[in-house]
Amino acid sequence: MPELPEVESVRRQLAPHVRGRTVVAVARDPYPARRLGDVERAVGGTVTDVARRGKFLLLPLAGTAPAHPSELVLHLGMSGILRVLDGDDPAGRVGGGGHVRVRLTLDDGRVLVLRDARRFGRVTVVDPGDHGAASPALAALGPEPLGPAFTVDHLARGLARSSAPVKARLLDQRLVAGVGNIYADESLWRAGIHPDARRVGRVRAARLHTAVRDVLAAAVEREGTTFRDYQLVNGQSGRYLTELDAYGRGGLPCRRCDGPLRTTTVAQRGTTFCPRCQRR
DNA sequence: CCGGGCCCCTGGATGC
DNA sequence: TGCATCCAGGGGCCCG
Repeated sequence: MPELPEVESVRRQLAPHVRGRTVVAVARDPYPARRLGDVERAVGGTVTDVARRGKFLLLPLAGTAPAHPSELVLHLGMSGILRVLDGDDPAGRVGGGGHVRVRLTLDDGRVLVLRDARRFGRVTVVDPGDHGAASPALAALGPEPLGPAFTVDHLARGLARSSAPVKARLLDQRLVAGVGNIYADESLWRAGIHPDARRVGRVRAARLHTAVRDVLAAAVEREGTTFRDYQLVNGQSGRYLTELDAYGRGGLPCRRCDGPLRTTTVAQRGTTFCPRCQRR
C-alpha cells in the first residue's frame, strides 16, 4: 500500500535509472481505460526529473511529439510496483504472468515496467502541470507533510473546520498530501488521539503535527513498509514493518500501556488503535 | 463546498 | 480437498 514513504523511496531509487533517458517505445495491456490514459504520448520524451507529490510520481518529459514537453503522472494504487529490467528479461513482458500493465522501453535498452496485480494504479501523460487532467485529487493536493507549508496552524485550522473523524481528515489528501491508512493509524497512536475524535484542539493538533512528520520521516528512512505487495525498484522490501506500533497489530499489547489494541472501522478503513491511551 | 457511501479489482485468507 | 465468500485499499463519483 504505497503511501508517501513508499512512493518517495521508489522515487529515489528510480531517478538514477531514468533521468536523462529517452522513451523509445510504449506497450500496455488492455487495462481499464479510465486507469490508463495516453501513455503512448511518452514516446520520444526525455525524462528530465523524477518528482513526487503526495502519492503521485511526476516525470516531466522533454521533446515529446509534436516537439513540446509533457508530463507522465503515475499512481501506484495499492499493489503497483515499478521495476527497471533488461530489455530481454521475460519478467518485463506485457501480458505475461507478472501483471505487467505498462512497459516503457528506454534508449539504453532497459525497460521501465509497472506491475499491478490489483489494477488500482493509474498512468497517463498530460501537458506539463496540467494535473487536473491527470487526476482531480492531484490538482487539489494539500501541502507536503515534510515540507514547510505543513504547519501546526494549517493542520489545526483544517481540523477545526470539520467535524469528521480525525482519521478521515488525515486521509483527506486536500488537508495533507500522502498520508494513507498505515501512517494515519501510526500518527494517531503516537499522538495519543482516538481515530474517531471529532474535536481536536490546538494542543492536540500540534502533537499530531509532530507525530505525522516523525512517523513519515522515520518510514522514509527505512524505505517504507512492506506489508503485502510493496517492493522497491530493486525488488527489496521496505524495513519499517517492524517499527509499526498500531497498524496490523490488532489484539496485540500496546507498546505504551500494554493494553490490547482494538480494531474497528473508521472512514470505511480498517483501523487499529489503543482504546486506553488514545483519547477522544 | 462538504461529507458519506459505494465502486473498482484480484490475490490471499478464511469458512463451510 | 474444493469451492464460495470476504477482505484489503486510494481515488472517482454520485448524492444529499
